[in-house]
Amino acid sequence: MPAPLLSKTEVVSRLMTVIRYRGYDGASLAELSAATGLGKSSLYHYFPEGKDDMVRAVLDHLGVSLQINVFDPLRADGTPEKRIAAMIRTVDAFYRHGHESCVLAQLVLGSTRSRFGSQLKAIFTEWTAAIAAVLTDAGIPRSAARDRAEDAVLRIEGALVLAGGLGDAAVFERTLKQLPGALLAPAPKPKR
Amino acid sequence: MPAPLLSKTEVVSRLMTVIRYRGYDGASLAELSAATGLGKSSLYHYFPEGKDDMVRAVLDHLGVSLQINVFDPLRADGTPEKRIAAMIRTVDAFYRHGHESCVLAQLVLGSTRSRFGSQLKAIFTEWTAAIAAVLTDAGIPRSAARDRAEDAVLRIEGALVLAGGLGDAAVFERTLKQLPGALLAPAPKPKR
DNA sequence: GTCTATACGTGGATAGAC
DNA sequence: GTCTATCCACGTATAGAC
Repeated sequence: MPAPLLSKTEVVSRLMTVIRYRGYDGASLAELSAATGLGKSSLYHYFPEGKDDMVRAVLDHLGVSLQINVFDPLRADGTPEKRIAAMIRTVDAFYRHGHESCVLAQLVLGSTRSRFGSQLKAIFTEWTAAIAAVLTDAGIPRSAARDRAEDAVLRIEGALVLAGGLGDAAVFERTLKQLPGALLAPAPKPKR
Repeated sequence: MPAPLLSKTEVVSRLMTVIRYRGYDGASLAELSAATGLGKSSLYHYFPEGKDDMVRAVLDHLGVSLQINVFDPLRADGTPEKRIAAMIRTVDAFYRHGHESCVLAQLVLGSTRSRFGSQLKAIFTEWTAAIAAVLTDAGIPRSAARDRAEDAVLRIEGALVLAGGLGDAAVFERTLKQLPGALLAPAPKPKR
């Protein structure tokens, strides 16, 4: 096949699917090759440093994708309620209602963390910051907003773990459902 | 060395350290051998089916260890507040204040889930059940107790992910700190 | 840019001596 | 039970033709 069959972003997206499921060490060149339809040599053509480059590309791609689909909408116009509801819809779809696990968590846990730490940190930082920004718009004090934003992200990640562990995706759905209320609850605490 | 240098539980504990850090596929026989001080053949003597047996042993060991140190104390005597505080102390120590990641999460994410699913499910099920039992003792309705128990476990797991992702163990500490209040908050909701 | 072929190490796993 | 030696498959990575 002379012309590339898949666009680069499509290739990266398929790499993500394999890596998310198999992890860094479990993802073999053979499987990556099969998933993308590219021969091993072609993969090395696009990703000269092998799997490391592939993971970096996956995280780059995920980063911009989240920026466009999650972080920017969180900062856009609309009531805080609507902006948060939009994030939750996107997240729900992205993780296939709790059936799909998270490539970020997969890479964070274990020895790959050190290799891709800066990209992982950037994504989590921007995510929490974007949520916190909505909450301050909603009148929640800056410090409480940060804490609640972290709590929301960590609940999403944890819900994916527990849903997987229990084999019950409903855990994820329940968690998403209670996020808006938890994030936008009225007073953090009357400072008595 | 004729007599075994390490007890079986010590061996299993070291296997867990490697597997938690490297994951199933990342943990090579060579590394497992080095970590335990046992040659590959000795490992196969104890674990005839190789890494699968080792992981099963790790999960077995973790299961009874949690039973003794976490689940049973949750069901023991004492006020709900004290029992929950005890769990949190144990969890805090076990995960080295957020610096250590979770072997359960490591195995749940990705393709190893299917292989060890029943053991993983058992552990998560017992954990949530034990917490829910405390909450019903505290007068919280059964259904709310279950939901809150799941929420607590998922927050612990998620906090480990986010703490790792942000490189900030304080996220984990903050999460643990707010758990007692979240679990034992007075009325779930006046059923108006 | 893509392929086939291949190199070379390391992986998991076993045999058999002690 | 432990070791050394070894087997073979598969891993990553490269060479070179098309």
